[in-house]
Amino acid sequence: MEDAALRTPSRPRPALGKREQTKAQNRQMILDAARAVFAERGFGATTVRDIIRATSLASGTFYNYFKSKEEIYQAIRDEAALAIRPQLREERLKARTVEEFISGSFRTFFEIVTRDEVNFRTIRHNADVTRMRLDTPEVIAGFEELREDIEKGIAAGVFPPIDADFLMASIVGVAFEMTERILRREHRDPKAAADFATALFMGGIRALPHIAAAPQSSSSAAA
Amino acid sequence: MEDAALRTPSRPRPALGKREQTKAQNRQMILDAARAVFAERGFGATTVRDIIRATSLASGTFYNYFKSKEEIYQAIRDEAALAIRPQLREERLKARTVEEFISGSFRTFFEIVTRDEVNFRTIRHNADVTRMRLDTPEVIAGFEELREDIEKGIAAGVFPPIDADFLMASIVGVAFEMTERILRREHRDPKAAADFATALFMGGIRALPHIAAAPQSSSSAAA
DNA sequence: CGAAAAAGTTGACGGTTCGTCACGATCTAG
DNA sequence: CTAGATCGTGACGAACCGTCAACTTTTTCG
Repeated sequence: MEDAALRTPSRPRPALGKREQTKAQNRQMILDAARAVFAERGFGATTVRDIIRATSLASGTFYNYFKSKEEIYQAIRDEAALAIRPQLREERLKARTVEEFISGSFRTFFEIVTRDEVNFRTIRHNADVTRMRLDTPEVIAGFEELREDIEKGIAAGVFPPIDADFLMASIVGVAFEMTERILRREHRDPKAAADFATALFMGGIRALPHIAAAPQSSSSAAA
Repeated sequence: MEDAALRTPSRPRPALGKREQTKAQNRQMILDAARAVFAERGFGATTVRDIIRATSLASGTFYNYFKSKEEIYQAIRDEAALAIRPQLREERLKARTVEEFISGSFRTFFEIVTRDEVNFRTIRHNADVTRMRLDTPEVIAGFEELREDIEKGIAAGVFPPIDADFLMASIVGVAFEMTERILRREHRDPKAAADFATALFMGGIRALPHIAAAPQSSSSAAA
């Protein structure tokens, strides 16, 4: 009895079988390699072979984890989006005014994005394609979430009755495009950028055309 | 004498040699095929072979005209950007007020983009990548042009002294992101969209933080 | 007009990537 | 300890890439 209890003190987590363990390890190894190679060569120039060559695994193994380089790229992007989304959500939820809603979102976003630039920088540095943006499902889900929160704000009377879809698009567009500019500057100032964006939208929202009756019901069953 | 003059009435433009003629024809044939194939399969899934297979030419000929599929895609995008840029420029130049500057730009942009959607729709419909935006040099030149016009407006005292780089980025971001939304709707209304964007920026610009001294001199020798 | 030169097209070629699959190694269950 | 399940391995056929020598068509020029 005692022996049995004492025999596994060095490995206090027998929860995972060895199988699952190496599986998680391999997946992580491939993901890390992919991150490095994408950063090195850019998305277009990277091949699946480049990625597995940067690991100790065989070519066939890659396909046990991901279907293609597009899928693994999506996985990487989704990881980043998944990390940032709850923070933005929280910031919006605790906002008591429109100003807090807007400024909190932009400040959080620009700070995160500036902090670990490497994860959020849109892919540049390709030989041919100068610049490129890619929205994965997880990113798009974040957009929808923002739109819903705006709609709730309108329903609650905090926001004026404006086109929530367009406002969401505008916020997203400004956030992404300004990020690009911020990261290009040698002296980065997320707070100043957030102030700019906040002022723009605070002044703008007041002037926005109000919607009379039912708001634009945008498509829900998109492809 | 008369004979010589009369011998070429059916071909009033002997300006181009036969060589140049077929060259232009081939180039156009390849470009048209590329447009069709990109629209059909999306950028990622398209191969150079797919494109030349859609013409009557041999594979090697493609490389006499374009270096890669990236380059021909850029050429197609640049064509579109080159078509839209002068119109936007003209609209801005004839503007006498900030309001005209802003509203003219958005209205023109949304109208063109709505009219021939096919040329401006960001590539969707790829198997893996949900959505993607790609900026070619010509597109980026358009951005810079807009920034310069804003700076001129500030210098002339028409615009308040704000961060021209950020304002340009915001306008671009809103324009592109709203385009995406407009094209998704079944009832497209470029004018309403332009009114929304105009109100947003007209209200916003008034509230924007003013810059004290020298404006942010952003990098000029970017890679 | 005719021949040499220039320009352009062709398709095959070596090198590489793709995604698959039969095989073997390793782990788990009983 | 063994049977079965799971997963890594690397070779394989198909396809694509970009190049290039040979060939055809156009232009130049004596």
